[in-house]
Amino acid sequence: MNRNVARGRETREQFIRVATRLFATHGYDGTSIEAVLQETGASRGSLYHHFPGKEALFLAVLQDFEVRVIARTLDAVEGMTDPVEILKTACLAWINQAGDPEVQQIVLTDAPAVLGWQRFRELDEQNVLGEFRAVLGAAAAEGRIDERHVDVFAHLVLASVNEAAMLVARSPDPAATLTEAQDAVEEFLNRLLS
Amino acid sequence: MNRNVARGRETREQFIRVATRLFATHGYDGTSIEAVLQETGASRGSLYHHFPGKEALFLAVLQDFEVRVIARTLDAVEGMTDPVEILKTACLAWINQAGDPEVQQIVLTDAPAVLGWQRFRELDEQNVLGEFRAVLGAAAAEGRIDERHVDVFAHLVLASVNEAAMLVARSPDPAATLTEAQDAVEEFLNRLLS
DNA sequence: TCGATTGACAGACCGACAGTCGGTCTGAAA
DNA sequence: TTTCAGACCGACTGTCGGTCTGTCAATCGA
Repeated sequence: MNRNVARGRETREQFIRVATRLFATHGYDGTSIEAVLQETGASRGSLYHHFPGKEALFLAVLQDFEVRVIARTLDAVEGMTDPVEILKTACLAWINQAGDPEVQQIVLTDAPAVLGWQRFRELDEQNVLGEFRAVLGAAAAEGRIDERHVDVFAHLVLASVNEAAMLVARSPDPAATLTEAQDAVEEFLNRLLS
Repeated sequence: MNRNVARGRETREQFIRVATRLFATHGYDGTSIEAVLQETGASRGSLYHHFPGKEALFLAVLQDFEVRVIARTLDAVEGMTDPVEILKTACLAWINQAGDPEVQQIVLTDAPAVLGWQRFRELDEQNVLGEFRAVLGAAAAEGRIDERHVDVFAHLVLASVNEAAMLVARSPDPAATLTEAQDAVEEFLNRLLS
């Protein structure tokens, strides 16, 4: 079954590629399964063989994104040791990446509504949020913030940074807004962890 | 046309009442026009006479909520003069109200996805965000924060407070999380505006 | 007073869409 | 060569948002 398996993998990836483009440009609701089939040239049966439904296809696309975003962010903080420095760098890196309209639409706009806030946050939990908590925990150990606030602060920082990213992406002048937002977020984190 | 107009208004309000309950419990996608018709006992023609479409019905429901939320928040800050005090009180009042699951589902989860982030923020712009900016502007005038950061900070605070509200609402122990979140948000705002 | 007009409402109908299902094809293994 | 698992096919179904052609009662103008 070597040849067949390879064919299946290729088809599945093709679905994800095409769906990514369509979801990004037309949104989840604005993208019909029909359109995905037409662009891939595959059949309905093929798609539903690989994915249980439209939502599962979206989830696959989303996870694809998260993998890439996390990899790039890890690159940015490589070699750093100071928790606050790490947090600041990671946040700025994330804002930069969120400038990508595809990330905007899929990760920040559609994902919470399609999956529901809870499941969406559980995905983050395993990745970004967990890291944030670790870094803030380290900051608390250094006496920079109160131990009791670590958990909530992690959420607040995450939400703030996402908001900054949206702000940049939807700005009429993204470049200008980017530096503005980065300045503000840096100041914001400085005050939070002073 | 006095009698007819009154009947129309009553019907319209009935639609909004029923739609509010259904949107809140089953979400936007999970609520069919058919279900709204069945619960109201009205006809499709009637609904589409009063609203151009499902999205417009949702918008009407949303605006209904915003009016109530703003009124309650204004009550909470009545008589206050210190901008920082106002901001803190308003934020805590909002978190309290966002504990309401109806507010959660409609205002925080569905609204951004249904209307799109841009339009959603434009609604806020006229209300909450504008107030935040005013208060932060006052804080800047007092030298508490940099004038340049007022705009971005307003967004970050708004996003943070919304996140705190979600955190409370989705918590397995909302009462405990509420005090925890309020403590953290207060500290958060203190640091931001110190 | 009575036809004209207007706005509220009715419900049959349409097209699009997500998802299902019985069947076919391919290629690896026995 | 036969067998079989898994990839793939496409007609079909149920649901849903939205449209369209009316009907009816309330008001207005002559």
